[in-house]
Amino acid sequence: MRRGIAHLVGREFVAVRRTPSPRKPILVRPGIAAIHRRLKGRTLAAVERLGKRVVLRADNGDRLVIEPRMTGLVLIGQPPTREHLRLQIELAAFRSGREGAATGSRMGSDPVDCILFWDSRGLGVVTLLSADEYEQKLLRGKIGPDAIEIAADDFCARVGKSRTPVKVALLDQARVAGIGNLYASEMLHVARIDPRLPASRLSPAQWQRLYRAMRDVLNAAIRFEGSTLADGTYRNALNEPGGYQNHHRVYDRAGKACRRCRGQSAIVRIVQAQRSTFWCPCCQKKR
DNA sequence: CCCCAGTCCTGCGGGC
DNA sequence: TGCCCGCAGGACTGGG
Repeated sequence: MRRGIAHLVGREFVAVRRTPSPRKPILVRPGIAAIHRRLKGRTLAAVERLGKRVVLRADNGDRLVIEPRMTGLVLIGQPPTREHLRLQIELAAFRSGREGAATGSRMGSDPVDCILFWDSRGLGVVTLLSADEYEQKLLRGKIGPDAIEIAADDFCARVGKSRTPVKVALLDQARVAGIGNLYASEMLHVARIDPRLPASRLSPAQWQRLYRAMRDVLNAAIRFEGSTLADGTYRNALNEPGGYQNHHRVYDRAGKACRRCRGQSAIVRIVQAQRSTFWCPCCQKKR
């Protein structure tokens, strides 16, 4: 999602508005009018990612934090349906000062590009934070270091402090940010670790394998533009499906043969912290 | 510190 | 075919 809108850096915010969805509006803080007022006229200085969030940074340090949760999409171009289009972020179509002066000032209606937020379930949240609030509320405490940035020893220290099952600890965004339910199962299978094992009981060799697997799985998933499951919801910014679902080893494969041990064991589904975990009892041993 | 159930929503696939 | 139920890439809250 982030990569798909990164080229819009340098554009000027023209408007931020809700779209006429017949559904209950998504949560927007501190309110759509305040967001519009504070962003209008500012320039998009960077498109960042923090864990699972897409962050639009304005030139004064304000950050519009988009949290897609289960079904939210950050799009340019056409949304899948009109019905679940929730937010429209309008950007001047030309960089101000340069070609904008020459071609952009057609009278009446200047052309505009949009970043759209579409969300079928409507669980997504969009928040505008000042530079200070971003620092305090997100970077300190609530959100841990990003899974792809974190150093091996920090990862081990933060996740390994927990006595909860390692699969559940990996989902805790305050320990390490960016691992979702699907990828937690996948990386534990790559690392050959039993998801039920308390995080505090992993051996040094297991930490080494898990750290490596975390990076490998997430980098591959990003390279393949994410996992589009059977319901087809996940899309990149151009509304194209991802390809990583074709590489899943365990997720949503309950009862099917494990691809690693060639079906000595079938993939099993269990529930941990009210979420599905998929794993291979043959390949993922306690030590 | 950890676990669990419930909550916010909509859409779907499976079973009957 | 149609209807009901369970489940879903997430995160938060309150109670034990």
